[in-house]
Amino acid sequence: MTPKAHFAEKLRLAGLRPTRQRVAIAALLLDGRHRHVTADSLTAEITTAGLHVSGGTVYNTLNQFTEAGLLRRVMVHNDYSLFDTNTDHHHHFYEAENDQLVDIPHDDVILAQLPAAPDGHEIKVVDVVIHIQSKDS
Amino acid sequence: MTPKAHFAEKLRLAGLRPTRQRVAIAALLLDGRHRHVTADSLTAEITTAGLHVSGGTVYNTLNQFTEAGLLRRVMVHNDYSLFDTNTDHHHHFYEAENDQLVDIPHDDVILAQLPAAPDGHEIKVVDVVIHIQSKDS
DNA sequence: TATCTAGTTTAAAATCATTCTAAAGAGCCT
DNA sequence: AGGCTCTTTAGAATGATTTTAAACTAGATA
Repeated sequence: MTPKAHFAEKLRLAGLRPTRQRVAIAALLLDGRHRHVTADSLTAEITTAGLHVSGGTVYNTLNQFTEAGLLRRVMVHNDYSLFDTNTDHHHHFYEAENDQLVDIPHDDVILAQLPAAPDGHEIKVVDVVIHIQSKDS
Repeated sequence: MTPKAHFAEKLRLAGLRPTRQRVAIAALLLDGRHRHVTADSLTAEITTAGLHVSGGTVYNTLNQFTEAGLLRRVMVHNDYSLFDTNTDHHHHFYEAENDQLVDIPHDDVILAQLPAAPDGHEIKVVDVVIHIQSKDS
């Protein structure tokens, strides 16, 4: 299977029509590498790859991939959206000083005794962000 | 001590000059009630109280109060900023369907085995947001 | 393969929370 | 009261994201 067909199939399974743009973005983001991207950094990558995808489509695709569970949105500030290509259960360190986000290995945070969700509700995701700062600040 | 003087003192202790606007907002937000506000909802409260504070000042004050530790910013989405009048250590349930944020009682989430902060860094805040949804979605 | 249609992409305009600006106003020290 | 600095103000500016309406395409069908 060609790489292109591989990502097209991945998109189909996620319920997304494999358009040229979506396949190109999937090839960049869903190759198994774990990293954090923004609409801006992704656009830069696309350009570097010698391609062009309109701004609106970059945003749409990021949202659709997230909706489909192919990406995960990480909430650390209100300045712009961050997406994590690692959708496995894991948490983050965030250093506000240089807007730096770092993964915390899966088993390094253990939550004991999670609260019961309110009546009629169920837990979907547990987000843990540990804000850190330089010791001499 | 008049209520006004009480809040003025509170602001002075936080290193903020007690201006008319800041005292008015402190009287609304720092009275001990625990709730979540936005720049918008706060502006509405101010209006309801028969007062007027410019938009810029509402934003500045919210940021300054947060900086001073009188409020806490809660990160749940990128649409607008949410502030919690409860600065004690506690976490949140967030229901995206109706943009509903609910406090989790302090001892209902127990984090065991927190990871060590990266070299030269220290932990400032641990944010836990548990995303929930209706069971029949 | 030609055709059709719903779903997509596009560039550009619109939105909207938040920040910035420059001028007017208000704490607070002497 | 005088003066100096910090604040407030209304309005303009910013910037990420969404929307628009028209052009395009994936995939199904004949």
